[in-house]
Amino acid sequence: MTADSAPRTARARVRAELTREIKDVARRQLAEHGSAGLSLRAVARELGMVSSAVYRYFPSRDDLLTALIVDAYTDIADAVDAAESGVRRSDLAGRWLAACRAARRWAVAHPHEYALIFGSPVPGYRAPTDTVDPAARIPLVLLAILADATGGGRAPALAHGPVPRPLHADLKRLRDAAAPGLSDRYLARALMAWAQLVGLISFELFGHLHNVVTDYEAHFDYQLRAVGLDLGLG
Amino acid sequence: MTADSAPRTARARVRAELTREIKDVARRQLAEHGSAGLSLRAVARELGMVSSAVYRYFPSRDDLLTALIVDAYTDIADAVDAAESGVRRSDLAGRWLAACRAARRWAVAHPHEYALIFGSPVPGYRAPTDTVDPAARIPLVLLAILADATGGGRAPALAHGPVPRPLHADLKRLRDAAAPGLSDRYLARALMAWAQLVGLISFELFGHLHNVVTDYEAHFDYQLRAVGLDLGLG
DNA sequence: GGCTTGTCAAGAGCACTGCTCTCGTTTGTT
DNA sequence: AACAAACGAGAGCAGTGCTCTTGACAAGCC
Repeated sequence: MTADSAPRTARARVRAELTREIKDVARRQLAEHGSAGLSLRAVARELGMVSSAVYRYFPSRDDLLTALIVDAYTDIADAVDAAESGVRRSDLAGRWLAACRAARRWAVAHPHEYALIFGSPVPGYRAPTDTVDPAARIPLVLLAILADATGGGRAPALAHGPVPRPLHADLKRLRDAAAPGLSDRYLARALMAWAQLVGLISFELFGHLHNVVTDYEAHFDYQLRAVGLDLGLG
Repeated sequence: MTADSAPRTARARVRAELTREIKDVARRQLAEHGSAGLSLRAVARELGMVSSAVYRYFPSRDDLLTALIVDAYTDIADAVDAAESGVRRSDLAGRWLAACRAARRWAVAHPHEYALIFGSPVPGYRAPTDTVDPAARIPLVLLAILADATGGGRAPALAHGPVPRPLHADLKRLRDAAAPGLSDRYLARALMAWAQLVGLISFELFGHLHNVVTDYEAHFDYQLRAVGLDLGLG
């Protein structure tokens, strides 16, 4: 629905093309100067047109940013999908590690885009409908791995206690929507694992481990492997 | 060194006072419009002076932001310190929970300031010397609790394997600087716990658990309690 | 006392931003 | 061919960070 696969008229085609070009230039500017340095006028200048013309394609600067956000979510989710689906289905620990590593690799390669989606929210708030679907893709991949891991009723032993009552409804909703069959306790542990993954990447990219960890890749691998063990994978 | 305790001349005193006033107004604007909406001219306007005058106190907008960042680090660390030190020393799980809860409470009360220090880095990069010391305070408090927990040689059993070689030097440096006596494995687990704490708060504040978790406080408590158990506290 | 020196607020100005509006032109449809 | 929608260009508004100059004031030295 976002990208018309077959634009009928010539106008529609050149419009789709120019929309793509604007986003490409904007993405490049984003990578160079960060989200604050993204200037609609500079994008227009680089494309050889006048600033007001860009407003025919994106009604505001924030809309351009939102489009880049959606693209970033889709891009990182594609990378995770591709990496995870290349691993033998029965190798649960391998799938988990592949997915997490792909997420980190993409983040390291696109730090500003990562900051856009997992850092501080920039403008007021996101347009929910556009972003939630692509944003949910990575957690869904991870949950699928965990569902496979507990498929035969072999739920791993978790050290921590039962979840408190206020969380029951939330976890039930999550289970019904995305991960049928997973226990409350295990689902909560999965939620924490998702936060661990993002927290670890953010720490690295935002410099919170500066002068503490030097070999980020080894650190990431070790920690995420431990999380996988905790979740009962391999 | 930042705040002269006794400014000698009258000029120095009124300067210190005005510096404080500028930061206060800036902090208020930050809380209202976010870091992108912090305008030096607006701050000057609210203080009834002209924009160029502010530059006598802060050489650039980013310097004002950096000052706010240092203040935020100090502020949240003070909150954590106060909460943790109010708990009986032998109640390790209580100290852990109190520290973590204080961090979350401060973050929820000052979301924009939290985003400033734990979200995406805004300008180019931080002035390291000014920020690293206040930034390290919270992890140091947490490490102190963990050092007390393993004081009697009673290191808890950790499920995951030994740390790989590339991390040995990093962990040794960390141990020598901040936590003598903690094993590599335990220290690595502590690092992960620190990332978990920040990851959990960031997920809540940045809306990544929207429509998933509703009772954030219960969720936070449960997860952090589990982390404490994992670390061998109570 | 007077005089120099440094600090300060004010103002004008530069280059830039997001965004709006109008004005012709081009394009696709009827 | 006629019409309406879409489009690019340009001018313009209000706002921004930041620089430079000017004049007022206070602190320290003779």
